[in-house]
Amino acid sequence: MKKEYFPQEIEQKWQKFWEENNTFHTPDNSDKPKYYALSMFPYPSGKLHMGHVRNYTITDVIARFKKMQGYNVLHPMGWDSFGLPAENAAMKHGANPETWTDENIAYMTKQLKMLGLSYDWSREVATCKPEYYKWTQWLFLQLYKKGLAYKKEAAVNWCNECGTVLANEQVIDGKCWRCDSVVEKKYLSQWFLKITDYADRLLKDLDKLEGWGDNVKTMQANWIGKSQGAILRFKVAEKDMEIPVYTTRPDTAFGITYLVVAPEYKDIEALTTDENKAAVEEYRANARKLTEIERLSTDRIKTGVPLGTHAINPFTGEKFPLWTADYALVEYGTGAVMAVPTHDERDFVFAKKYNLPMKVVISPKDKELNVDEMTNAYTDEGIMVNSGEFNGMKNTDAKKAITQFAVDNGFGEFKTQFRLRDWLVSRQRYWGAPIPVVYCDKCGIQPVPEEDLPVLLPKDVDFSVVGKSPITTSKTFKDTVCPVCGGHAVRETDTMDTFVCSSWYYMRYSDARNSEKCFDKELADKWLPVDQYVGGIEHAILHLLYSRFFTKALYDLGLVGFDEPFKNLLTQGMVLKDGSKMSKSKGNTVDPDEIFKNYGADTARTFILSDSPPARDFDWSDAGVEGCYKFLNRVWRLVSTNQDHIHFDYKVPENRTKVNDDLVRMVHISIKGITNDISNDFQFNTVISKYRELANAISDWVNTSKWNEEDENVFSFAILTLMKLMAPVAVHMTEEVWTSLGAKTSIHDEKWCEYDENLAKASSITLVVQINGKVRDKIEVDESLEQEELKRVALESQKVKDLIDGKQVVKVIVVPKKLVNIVVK
RNA sequence: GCUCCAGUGGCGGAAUCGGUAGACGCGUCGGACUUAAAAUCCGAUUGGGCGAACAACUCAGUGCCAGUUCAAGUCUGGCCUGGAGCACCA
Repeated sequence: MKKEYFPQEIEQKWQKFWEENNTFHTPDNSDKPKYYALSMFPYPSGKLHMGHVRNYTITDVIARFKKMQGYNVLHPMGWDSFGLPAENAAMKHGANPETWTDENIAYMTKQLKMLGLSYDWSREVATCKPEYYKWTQWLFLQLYKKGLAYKKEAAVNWCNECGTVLANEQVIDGKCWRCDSVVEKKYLSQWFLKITDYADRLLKDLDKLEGWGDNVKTMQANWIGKSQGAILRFKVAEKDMEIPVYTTRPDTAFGITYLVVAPEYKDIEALTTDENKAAVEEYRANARKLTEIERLSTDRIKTGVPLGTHAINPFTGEKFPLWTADYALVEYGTGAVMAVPTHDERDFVFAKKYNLPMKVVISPKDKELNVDEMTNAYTDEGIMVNSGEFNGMKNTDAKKAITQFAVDNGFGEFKTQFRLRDWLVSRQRYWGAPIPVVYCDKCGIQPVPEEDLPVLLPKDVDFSVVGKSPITTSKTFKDTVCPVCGGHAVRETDTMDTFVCSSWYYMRYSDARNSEKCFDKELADKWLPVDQYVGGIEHAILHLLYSRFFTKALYDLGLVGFDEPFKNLLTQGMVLKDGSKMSKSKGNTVDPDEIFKNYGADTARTFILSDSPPARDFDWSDAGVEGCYKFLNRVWRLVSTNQDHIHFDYKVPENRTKVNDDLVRMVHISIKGITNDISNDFQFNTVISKYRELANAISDWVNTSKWNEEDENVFSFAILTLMKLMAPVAVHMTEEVWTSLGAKTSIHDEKWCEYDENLAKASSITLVVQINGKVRDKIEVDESLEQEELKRVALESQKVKDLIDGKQVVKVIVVPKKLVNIVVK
């Protein structure tokens, strides 16, 4: 082997070899247990960024480690290739979204290969290909038939910049997740997936996901937002109408002094008297004008107007006024709120402003509340007062009792409410999977028959149109025939949210080339759930929630035999530069191509794993890259200058010199430590440290070596083990070393190293002697010493004798193999 | 406001169970090699005290305040700071 390390040369050579030899092909049939390692597939934006490099390196090391441990590892890659950027590029450069996407995929594929990732490319998928989106459409139809896909008119989020509607999950702080422009509300007829049917299961099954971080689980739980409460129905005094209200505080029902409906409440006009009509209309018009951000701002001053009518409290028979106010949200609960100013902060503020009456119904244990002296609502627990037969109860008990009373008397029921809304999936854009339905004048909405799938995207479109989807400009797409009556029908021109496409791609990998089915159930059940999923925290709700929903729906449809898609989830931190997120606008990006060119992929891989644990943010530093490059060079030289002393048929001698014994011990300690670090939350940063420690130890040893037979055996063992330990990370370098030394097979087909528990322990230990918990002496002792002997050794120490002289030993605590603490007075 | 996570040298970070705080690296400083530079190698590097200096010794130290314990970076309670998510959700 060459004296110096030339990464680029080595890396090209092995990448070509692996490709030609199909090294990373995963057979479906194998005696080995399966392991499915998966990175979140990328959007083909043009070039890899460092976040990708980090993500895919982490998963690749896991996949390679598991393979060496004897698993049949599935490690596929694909493209989340539908989406708006392709369309925008088409408009800007006059290109076709398909061409633009294909070119990007080709370039990024090249980059992935340059990173030395062990993908089974025969399973590659791209969501924009008809052979893939045919099945996205097919799955949509299955959901439709089950009643899980439906169309309805609703107030939806509209992004003017993107020219399309958005799902709730895609609105961040009232702005579009993609372009950051302010989202408006529009009333449109749109397609939804009924994710709310699964709210309870999506929440409950979070408990099953032991391999997920609490942060992601809590985020999902918050998003689903379950609350337990009651529906109470109030009769309107002036009309024959009822207003149902959702409340989590039925215990405060005797304290209601007014009732609020949202400005968009469906019956609001009927509930308004003629005298109040003008004021209410004006208020509603103003509310419509507000942006979502203004409307939802918590520090906005609360406003409202009375409707003029009244409702009756079924518990007390009291009449109280009806108001409309925009702090009531039409989408949540029933769109109407019972107001109890004394025990709800918002109601309190509102009542003060409009001088509405207040009534205390829950009293704290130690004092009495006086309405006139209250400066804010009392929302803690207490004892029921002014509440008829419920007086004296604890309010927590009264919740149930009062609801039960309402149930028994026919004006209420127990109710569980979720914050989660249905998933709006239609998009008024071209570059997505067409929603496979047609509209017949006679037969209404009709699904496209399965045998007619895929509904292909038309090619004859004009991308320069403004204000409507380019797909509507096609002359060939829209008109079709009704599958039921054969008459004229019009195709749906909306396409699906790209998150629909990405909600099942990980299943398709199990059977990626199947042209008869979305995937074979047996194969899907064999490979899934994904054993280790790795990706960014930004998908904590979006992609991960949608995928869980899809999996459960497909489970109910009998298409798969598992109901959670991802067993273990690793959310990797961001890649920062100088403490802030890498971005083009800040100009602090690092181009992976440059790193490959200057240092090689092995350095890039080593560095991106080295400085921080995977879940934490990673600060890119040029000096750090340099350091890893130097390390790989040092290892290379360590091997190349001593290659004559390395033999594959080494035998570690039983009786060794002290120096050799220390090195053998160090190797075992390293195997143990590295294996544990990877197995335990993939702590690759400490793995890299341990490579260095072992390499340093070998280096030091070489300086003292006499190169007799024993030395050569021990050295061979140490070096070859180091190579295997480094193989998942420095994939090219270790392969080159391995074969240069004469190996006939790939290092990536080697078995992971085993360690000897006895040898992974130090032969002697440093006994720490403490007096009153402070370290006073350190004594080298034999590892085998018993507690009594350790105590004796500690007490015989001259330093200890000096320090405890004249004092009384109260107690001696001995921690075997570690420490003795002498307590003195 | 609620929920989750984090806080350790100049920096990134280490420290299975509560048991030697600062592994490993970066940076910095010093040295070797060299005509010189690069590369490489060796050494020092938490702060303070006592030393002319080396060594030795010693005190303090893991965001703050308490507590539990023979012993706390680690456990408990209460805060502070930063990050993330949710939020007029009734």
